[in-house]
Amino acid sequence: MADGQSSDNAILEPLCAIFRRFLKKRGLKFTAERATILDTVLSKDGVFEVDELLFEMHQAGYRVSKATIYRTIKHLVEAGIIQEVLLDSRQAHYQLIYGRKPMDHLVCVDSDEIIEFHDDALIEIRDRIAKQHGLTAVGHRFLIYGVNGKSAAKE
Amino acid sequence: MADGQSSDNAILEPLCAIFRRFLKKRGLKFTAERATILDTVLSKDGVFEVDELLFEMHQAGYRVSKATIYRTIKHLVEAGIIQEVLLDSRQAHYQLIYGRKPMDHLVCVDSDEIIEFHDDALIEIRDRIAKQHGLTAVGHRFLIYGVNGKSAAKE
DNA sequence: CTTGCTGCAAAAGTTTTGCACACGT
DNA sequence: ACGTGTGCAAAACTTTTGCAGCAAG
Repeated sequence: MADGQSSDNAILEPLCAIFRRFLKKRGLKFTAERATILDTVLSKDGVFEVDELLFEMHQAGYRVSKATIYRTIKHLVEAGIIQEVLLDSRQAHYQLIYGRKPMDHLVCVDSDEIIEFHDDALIEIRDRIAKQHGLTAVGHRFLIYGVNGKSAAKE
Repeated sequence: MADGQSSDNAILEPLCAIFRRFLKKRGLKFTAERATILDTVLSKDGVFEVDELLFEMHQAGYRVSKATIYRTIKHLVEAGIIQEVLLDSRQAHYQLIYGRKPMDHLVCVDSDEIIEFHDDALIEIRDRIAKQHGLTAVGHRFLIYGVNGKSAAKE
């Protein structure tokens, strides 16, 4: 990839194969555009949005339409490769999930800083709650809002 | 209120006062429209969206514009009375938080059924994670996706 | 070849904003 | 009176869709 991100080729190949298999199973096609989009998604380290993908692909000289990105992202989500993450409600954000520990987010409302974290105890609680309701947890989203000590006291 | 919801008057009065205080502190005004919106919000038992409020207010004979609802909702969120909850990313959903235990959601992806739950252990984890990063948790959103046993096995 | 895919532009849907007038404080 | 609020309609933004030509299996 053109940018400095860790475009981990070790993960590109297997994911490419997984995506192809997913598509074939549904009678869908693996196109150059879809390959490019997957490649760009893999170059992203954290959370991203559609406009970012579009921008980076244009930077790298690929010409893919926004409509195609939207259409492909839906498939990537269904294939279990990426996940929709909700940070603000106006715009959809996504992150890679395949081969990664699920990352959750701690948002500092004072600084708008976003800290990623993973916590095993959280997964346990998640699985327990799902089981209590007769379900099996397959994913989750967890977002914590925090303030730094000072502002917590004021007002 | 006109509908069958539990329009708990025991909670309306104090919240009205809280909202007035919040507005005054910021040099904002308490108008009839804002009172109506707060009242309608309190009549909602779970998650709601702006169009729902608009519809119910019109049903009840109140005429408030969508723009005003959007503007007021921002203040209600800042006042800590309601919270934005994200179920799907296209549209903002809100729920009352004042005087309630924070409710989280377990979504069954097979049936689209949504189960509300509250779990104290989750709050502990939340507070611990925030503290680990030097912050104080003031809120959160937790959404679990689950499948029922059968579908978990297939594919 | 058949079926799905792409780009474009238009459409759809939610949220925001500019403006003139009305209303709390 | 002053400074906000309100409704309306238009704007802004993200996402979806219809269509004609193109490409994968």
